[in-house]
Amino acid sequence: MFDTSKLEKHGIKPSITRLKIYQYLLDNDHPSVDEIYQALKNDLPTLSKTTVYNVLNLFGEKDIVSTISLDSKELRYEMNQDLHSHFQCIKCGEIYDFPYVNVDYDLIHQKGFESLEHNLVIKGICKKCKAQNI
Amino acid sequence: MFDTSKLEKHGIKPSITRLKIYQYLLDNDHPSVDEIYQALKNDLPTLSKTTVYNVLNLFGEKDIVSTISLDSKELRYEMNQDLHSHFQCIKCGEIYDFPYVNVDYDLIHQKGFESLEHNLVIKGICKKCKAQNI
DNA sequence: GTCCTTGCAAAGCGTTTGCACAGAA
DNA sequence: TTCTGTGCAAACGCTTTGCAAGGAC
Repeated sequence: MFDTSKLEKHGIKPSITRLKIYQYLLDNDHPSVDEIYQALKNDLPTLSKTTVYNVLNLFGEKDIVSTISLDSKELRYEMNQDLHSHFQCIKCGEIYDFPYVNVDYDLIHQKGFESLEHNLVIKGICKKCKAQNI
Repeated sequence: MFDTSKLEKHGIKPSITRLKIYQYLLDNDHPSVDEIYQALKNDLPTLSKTTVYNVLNLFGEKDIVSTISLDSKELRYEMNQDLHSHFQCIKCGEIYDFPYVNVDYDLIHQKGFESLEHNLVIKGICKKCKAQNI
């Protein structure tokens, strides 16, 4: 059912809780802590939000998830470690991955700054909401 | 001393608190609520953070400030309403404005999405920190 | 007198910390 | 036994809300 090797490869001892959260992250990109908690608490009746935080922070230390803060409210978690951009729908709030966009750092370097990375978030209306004309 | 017309132009009745906060935003870009509060509480001894929030939210409703959430911890406030990008120093946390960078929305539109705007945040080391080699 | 700015106190919400219990090794 | 995964309770930090007092007009 679960592939424990992926976690072990990153130095994480598998447990049912960790495997379920890992699987949830595979199936659902950019979830919030609460979303994960609500989705798994039926399967794991004693699950607590603290444990979700514990596991996600552990995954973060082991570099299998990273966080995105789009609205200053809650963090979102993702496993996609490739360079990419984000699109957030202003209607439904859903987040989508889009290809990386190169940014010309010339001006920044000319001004004596050193640039390491950039985060691009595009806001708009997603395909689903456009279709439903919400 | 203070130019009350800028506030009145936006339908905001001037008060000493509002003028001081307005002036602080003119002089210091991207401050946090706490920074504004700490900076002004000597001048305005009875100032409370609630009032800073009240005033900033009022300014937001009247479209003279907007918020940026870079680190999911605290909001930053800015009056620069022109299109621009942000650079945040990973050493000192300081935020700098940089010219707007165009992004090609073609692929997004091809996929049936409608894009309205984008936020670009570049992370790196600012000129000051590079000089000090912190 | 009425309206509204101000600010204390408390609540709200996402996240972290302290800690203890139980299960794994 | 020792280690560690889990989860309750509390703390924490930022922000909002309730509300009342005092000032502006």
